[in-house]
Amino acid sequence: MKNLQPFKKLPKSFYTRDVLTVAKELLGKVLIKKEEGSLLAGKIVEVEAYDGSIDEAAHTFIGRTKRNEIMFNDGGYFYVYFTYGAHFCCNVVTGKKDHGTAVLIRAAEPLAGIERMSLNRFNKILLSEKEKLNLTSGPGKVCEAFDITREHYGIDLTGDKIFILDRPKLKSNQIVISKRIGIKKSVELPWRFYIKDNLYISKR
DNA sequence: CCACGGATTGGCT
DNA sequence: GCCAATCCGTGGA
Repeated sequence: MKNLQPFKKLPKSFYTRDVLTVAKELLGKVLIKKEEGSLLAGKIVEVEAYDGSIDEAAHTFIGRTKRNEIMFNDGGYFYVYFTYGAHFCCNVVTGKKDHGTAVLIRAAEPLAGIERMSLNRFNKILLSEKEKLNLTSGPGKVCEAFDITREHYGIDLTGDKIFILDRPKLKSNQIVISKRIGIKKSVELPWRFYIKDNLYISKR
């Protein structure tokens, strides 16, 4: 396990900025989930931005509902939703209060708690090389590996249960920009960002 | 109340 | 590459 001690938790002020800025800067940062006796950690390698003010694919485009209300808070909260009758996806709320913006965490690279993640995903510890790369290479997979569910909806990311550690900002030539995946509206927006050549990005 | 479809995944052709 | 699984948020009657 890599030494995560030198890195500090991202502060509130990181999250309350513009959603596209936060999305790009989240690449390379480390998602942490702490439980009793265990710590799960994964480097964020792929994200997508959603902005309900101009983006028809955002859950907040239709206005405030019970499901999306956390996205209208100021930045620094966790938005978890359930989809396709099977999967959870997790987002980082960004911007100022009432903006309705968030960043979807689409893929991560496991750093710590890999046995726990393996059990959560495949109910076993010994994995083939293919299974290792399949641990967290998609938004539903990240949530399954980290055991992130509806109970984590609305968590404050400046708290001690789920948070993100700072890491040096990536050079722009390490970041690939593309259209978002799996949506039917506002498909042309180039709001997907991922780390060039990383093995854990969701292929497609 | 009912119908529709989704910010996905994994299995099969 | 295609498609079923499977729940629930959302909107219309």
